[in-house]
Amino acid sequence: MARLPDARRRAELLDRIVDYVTAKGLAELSLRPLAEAVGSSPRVLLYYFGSKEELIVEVLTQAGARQRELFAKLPRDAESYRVTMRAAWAVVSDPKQEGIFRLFFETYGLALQDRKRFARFLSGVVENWLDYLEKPALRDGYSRRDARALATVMVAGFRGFLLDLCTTRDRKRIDRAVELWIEALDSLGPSGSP
Amino acid sequence: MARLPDARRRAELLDRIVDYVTAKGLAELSLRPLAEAVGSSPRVLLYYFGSKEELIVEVLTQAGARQRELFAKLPRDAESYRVTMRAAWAVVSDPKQEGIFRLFFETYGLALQDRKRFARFLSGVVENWLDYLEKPALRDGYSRRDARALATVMVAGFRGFLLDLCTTRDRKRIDRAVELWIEALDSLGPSGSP
DNA sequence: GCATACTTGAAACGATTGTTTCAAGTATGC
DNA sequence: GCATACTTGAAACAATCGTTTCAAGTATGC
Repeated sequence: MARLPDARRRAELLDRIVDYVTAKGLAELSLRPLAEAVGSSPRVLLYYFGSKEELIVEVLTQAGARQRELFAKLPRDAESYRVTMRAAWAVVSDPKQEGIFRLFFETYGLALQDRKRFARFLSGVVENWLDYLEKPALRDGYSRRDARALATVMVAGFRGFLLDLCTTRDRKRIDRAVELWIEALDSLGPSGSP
Repeated sequence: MARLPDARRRAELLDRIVDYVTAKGLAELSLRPLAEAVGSSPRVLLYYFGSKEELIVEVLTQAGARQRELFAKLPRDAESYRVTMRAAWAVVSDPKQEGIFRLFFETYGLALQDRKRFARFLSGVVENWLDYLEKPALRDGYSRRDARALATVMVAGFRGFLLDLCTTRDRKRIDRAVELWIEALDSLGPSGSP
């Protein structure tokens, strides 16, 4: 009978492929250099993944999983937003994570120009985080509208800071900015503005 | 004697090319489709611009100029940050400007993965805006460090919000978020945090 | 150990890439 | 109107792309 066709070898390959793409980027990705870098051949990559396009889908899925692992370590339901956000920034601003966010922003940029191809990426890239972040605000008494707006501010801020960090790597300046930003947000209360 | 070799025809071409790239993106740009779209030929594009790479440099320069024109209309030295930032958001969040920011974010993502090729883009993409934005804060009595941090917050916020807007086009939610954000920043004073 | 599948290498395919060659076309200066 | 330079079209170039073909290799089930 048939033995399992894929499984382990495929997973090992995918892991090394994600490393390569994280380092080299998505836009210029080509099968032959990729295959050589991961110790394989174009023929084998297509055998296991079907096509370049399907391979990219798997790479992005895997990269998304790596990104989500980062946040899984965060303390849920801490005493305050201040504490949670500081912890979150400490985690995502770790230089070891730069590659994954570089890939994230590259994918994001490509997705905005080719919405059909990256439809899955785009549909979750904001919405998933809003859902995730508005919940604590709702518990704190914010209206649904303001809870989503507050979540929007947080998503925008983190992404803006990370974009800056990937660009300049000027941790001191950006850390200070994040501190000011958190402090400012802390002044907001569930009553909202006039 | 020689008549001027380039000048007008070249400028007309470049203008149409920028329109095309703004609509179709940079990553998949190819000379033959581009030439057809702007009513020209690959031969002519290379004649006027030398190479695809030089053409892209000019496109990005021109796109950057278009982006800067947007901010030139803003009221300088208004009564308060609140007013200035609201006006700035109104300008950049105009749906007519989406294309230019889509191209901006695509370029940004590509630049992060190919720093050498986009060195000029990267060197200005944060620094120019910090220089521009920290000045008013310095006049308001902020320390140099905090003025730069505050400018960092503003750059990050605007970019995060614009990224969201390009993705979801959910103006109502994001407008509300910008309002909350401006209000929060307004609570900060030149004394800084503890 | 035979048969059956899974796995892989080598090579070629057709398409597309940026760019070059070469020649014809076109407008200008005198 | 001749000469000169700028401009352009058609075609070919070499390189690279994702993918396919075909055959040999390898491990497994019985």
